[in-house]
Amino acid sequence: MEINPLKLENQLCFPLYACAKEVVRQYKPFLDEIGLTYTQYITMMVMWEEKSMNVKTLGERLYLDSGTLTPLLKKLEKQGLIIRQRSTEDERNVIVTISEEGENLRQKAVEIPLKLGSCIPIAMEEVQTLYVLLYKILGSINKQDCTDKK
Amino acid sequence: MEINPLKLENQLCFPLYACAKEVVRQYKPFLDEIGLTYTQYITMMVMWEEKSMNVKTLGERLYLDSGTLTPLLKKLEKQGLIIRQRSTEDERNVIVTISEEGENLRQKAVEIPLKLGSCIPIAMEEVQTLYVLLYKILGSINKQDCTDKK
DNA sequence: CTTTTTAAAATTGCATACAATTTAATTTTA
DNA sequence: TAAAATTAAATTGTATGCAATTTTAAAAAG
Repeated sequence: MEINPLKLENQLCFPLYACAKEVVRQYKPFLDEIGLTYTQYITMMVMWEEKSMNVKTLGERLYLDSGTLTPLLKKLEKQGLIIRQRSTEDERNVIVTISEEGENLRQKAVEIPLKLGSCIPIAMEEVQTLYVLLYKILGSINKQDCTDKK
Repeated sequence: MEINPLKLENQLCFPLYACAKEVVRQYKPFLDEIGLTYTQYITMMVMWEEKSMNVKTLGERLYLDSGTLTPLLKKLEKQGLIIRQRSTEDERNVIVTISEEGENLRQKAVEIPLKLGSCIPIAMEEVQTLYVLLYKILGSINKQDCTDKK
């Protein structure tokens, strides 16, 4: 009984990739109502919690770089949800701060996680298991570059 | 003890989204060696297995639509890895067939899953658990549109 | 104190993703 | 059978993602 190492469904990566895409897609109708994309939504989630932080730190939290964040933050600023300003202490840093309007949006967003939960019929303990495993993988990646492994 | 429903780390979706992104990123150095992107790689994986199929079926397998696949398949065709041709039976269908060169590429790709495995330090049984849960979610999504849930 | 190095954003270029629309072909209906 | 509905790809437009480069500022080295 030979196992095909290149069969799509034998890879862990593929269900991860597909599942993430499909779950994110479930958010769309709800996010449309508040005028955010998914990436903008997770960015606002950090802003609702932190109120203010620089692009670098925000990127570490979201696993995104400035190439993605810069244009995204400009859009959020144009929508009036955040303010971007150079730090006076260290002018290399751009500080992102949530605006009044951004704070207000939180009220409309607060129901979304619950609504999404009902879209994904999975037991709480399974969610917990999944959650722990995903963070385990996330934590172990980036620790080392495995390309130079002999 | 209040739980913040909008805290980034309390969402299942975020670790899923971030983990998928980071794991896919780990493939890059290996895929660079054979000249494929990740999406092209999973497409070739299906082609190596199926040899020939139409765009629609390929899309169902990969959870991708023609908007993504059409340009991607054109690039693979330009690289000589596949052949695209309209079905003579039903001219709405485009049949994608693997080429000789595409078949040959499999030899170079076959080591990739193993190499990746060593980048992700996680026990086999955990992989299995994760795998089952991800497919459970994937299977339950698309069954129903949950927006109209009262 | 000047040069070099490092660091943070921004920019550039390429490759997805996906909703929405269009086009062309096939099926179903009336 | 002719019109209407459905279907498969392709096209269009918008929004990521990310590697690589550039720009500007701060820190470290000599």
